[in-house]
Amino acid sequence: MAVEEKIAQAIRLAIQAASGEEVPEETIVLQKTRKDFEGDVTFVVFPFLKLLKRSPEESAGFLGKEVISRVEEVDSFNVVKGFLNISLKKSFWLDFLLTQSGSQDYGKAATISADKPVIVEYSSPNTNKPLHLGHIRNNLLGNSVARILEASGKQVVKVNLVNDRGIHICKSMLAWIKYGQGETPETSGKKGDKLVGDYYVRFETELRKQVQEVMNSRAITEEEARNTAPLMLEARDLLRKWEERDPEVIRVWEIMNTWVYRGFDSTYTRLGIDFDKIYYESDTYLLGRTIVLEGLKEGRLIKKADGSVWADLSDDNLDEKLLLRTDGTSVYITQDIGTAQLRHDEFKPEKMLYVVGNEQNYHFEVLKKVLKKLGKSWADTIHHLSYGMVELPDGKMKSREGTVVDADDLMDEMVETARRTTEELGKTTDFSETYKAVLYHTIAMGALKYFILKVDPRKNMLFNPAESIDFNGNTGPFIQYTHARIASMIRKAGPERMAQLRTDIHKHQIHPKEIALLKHIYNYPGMVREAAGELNPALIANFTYELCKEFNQFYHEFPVLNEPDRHISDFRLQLSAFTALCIRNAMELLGINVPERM
RNA sequence: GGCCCCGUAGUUCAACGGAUAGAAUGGAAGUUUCCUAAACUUUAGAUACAGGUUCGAUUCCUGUCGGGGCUACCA
Repeated sequence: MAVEEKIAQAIRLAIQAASGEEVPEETIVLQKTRKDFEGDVTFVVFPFLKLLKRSPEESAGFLGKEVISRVEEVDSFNVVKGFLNISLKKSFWLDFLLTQSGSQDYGKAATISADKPVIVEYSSPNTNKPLHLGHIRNNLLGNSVARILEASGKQVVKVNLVNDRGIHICKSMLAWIKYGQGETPETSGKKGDKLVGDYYVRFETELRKQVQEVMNSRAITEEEARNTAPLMLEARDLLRKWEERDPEVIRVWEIMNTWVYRGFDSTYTRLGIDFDKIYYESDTYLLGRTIVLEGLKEGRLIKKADGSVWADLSDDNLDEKLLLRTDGTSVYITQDIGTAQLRHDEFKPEKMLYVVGNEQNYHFEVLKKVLKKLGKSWADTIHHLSYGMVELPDGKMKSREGTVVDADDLMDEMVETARRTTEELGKTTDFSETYKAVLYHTIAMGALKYFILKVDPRKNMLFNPAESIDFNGNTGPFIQYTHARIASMIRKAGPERMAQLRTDIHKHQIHPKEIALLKHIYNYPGMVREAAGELNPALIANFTYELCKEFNQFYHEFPVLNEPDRHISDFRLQLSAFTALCIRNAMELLGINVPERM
C-alpha cells in the first residue's frame, strides 16, 4: 500500500473512532503540500469539523498524532489553521531513490491490460488540404494521448481515417482535369499534397468567377448561383461517376491520392507520429449507407417525399439530421456511422476516442444520438476528445481564406531557428554534421511539440506567426537542455562509476532541496495516471517543466561531481540520473526526444 | 434567434471548492576563476462586471458585458 493510502486510512479510522460515524473512503482526500509550507502531504480538516466536534486546529492536531502513531513512514506534522501538513521520514525518500531509480520503465504501468482496447482516432486529414497548424495540434494530441494511455496500461490502437471521397475531392479533381495540363509533383517540383491543394483552391477561384458572372446578369442569390454554376454541376456529375466507379474517374482519383499520401507521409514522419491502421472513407461510406437503409426498413429513420433519408432527433431536443441526399449519396455523418460500426465489429473496443476539433461538438453529439436511434448498444463507447482551435492574432485559421500556417513551412522555420540559436550560443564546434542535423530537428520538434502540448487541450490557443516559438523559459528546449546537462555529468562520471554508486542512507544528511526533487519524481506515476484519466498531455508537460526547474535550482546550488565527499557525490549523481530518467520518460509521452548533448 | 465553449499580470499559459492566485515572456537589477548561462537570483505587475450558494469561490449557480464556435442535401 502506498503511504498516501496508509495515511488516508489512518485519518479515516481516527475520524470514525472519534465520531462513531461511518466515513466513506472517497471523502478522505489528500493533496500535495503547497510549496510555501513545510510538509509532504496535506489533509484539509474543515469538512470534518462537525464530526470531530473540535476547532480546526484541535482537529488537525488530533489527526496528526493519530497518523504519526499509525503510519511508520510519517515523521512529523504541523498545523496551519485547518490544514494538517504531514512530513515523511528522510529514510522514506532515500529508500524511494534506492529502490526505484534503477528501473528504466519508471512511471510506466507494469502490465498492459488484456482487456478490450482503446481506439484513438486522430489526424483524419482531408486529401484536398495540406496539413496546417490545426492538424499539428490534432496529430500531436492524438499521438500523445495514445502514448499516455499505453503508459497507464491500456491497450491502444491508433487509427487514422482519411477523408478521400466526397464532393470536395471531386472539386480538386475537376480543376486538375480542366486546367492541370498533366501537371504532376515531378513536373512541378511541388509536394503532392500541396499540388492537389492548389487545384482545390483553383476550383474555388474559378467557381467564384462563374458565380459573379451569373449574379451580374440575373437577380439570384449567391447560394443559388453557386448551386447552378456549370463548374458545380460538373463536380456533382463527377461525384456521381465516382460513386458508379467510372474507370477513368477512378484512375485520376487514384493518381491524385497517391500524390497526397506521399506528401502526408513525409509530414507525419517529420512530426514523428504514426498509426496502427488507416481507414479510407471510400472503403467505409457504403457500409454507412447500408446501415442507414436498414434503419429505414426497420422504421427507425424517416424518408421524405423527395427521397432523402433523415433521423428525427426531436426527442433529444435536436433537429432532424440528413443521412442520405435526395440523389441517394452519402453525407459526412453517413460514413462516420459506417466507420464506427466497422471499428466496433473489428475491435469490440472499451472506448472509441475521436480526436477532433471542438467545432464538431454538435456533429459528435448527433452521431451518438443517431447510433442510438439505430439501436447500436455500443454508441456510448464513442468519446469525442474535443480540442480547442489554434487561433492567429487576427482570428481563426481558414483554409479558404488562405490564413493558414502550413505544417511543413512551420517545421522548416523551427529547424532553422534551432540551428541559428544553437550556433549563436557557440555550442556546435565539436558536433559532427550528422549529429547537428539530428540535434536541430530534435530541438525544433521539442520546441514545437511542447508549445502545443503544454496548453490544456480543451482550450483554444493562440499562435503568433510574427514571433517565433520560444527556446527559453517554459519551453521544450529548456527541458531538453536540463536533460543534456545531466547526461553530460553522467558521461563525465563514466559507466563504471555509474554502475556502482554508493549511496548510503545512514551517512547522508539529505537536504530539503534534494527531498523536494525526489518528491517531485515520486509524484510522476500518479501524474501519468491523472493525465490518462483526463486525456490531458498538458499535465505531463507542466509536471516536467516543474521538475526541470527544481533540478536546475538544485544543480545551481549543490556540487555533484565536484562534491568532495564521495557518498554525497554518489547520492547526488544518482538523484540526477533519476531526474534525467524521469524527464526522458515524461517527454517520451509527449513524443519529444531529449538529446545527450546540446 | 437557438445551442455550446471561453474571459486570470502588457503578452502567452497554470491553479481536484482550500492556505499568501503560480510560471514564462517582456520591463528593472544582479550571478561565469565552480559539473553546459538554452541556466540561476531579486523586483514590479492579474481573477471582465454584479449578485447568490459555502466555514472558504478564479473554480459552482444566475444575470450583464466581451470573444469564439456550431446551427449545410460542405467535410
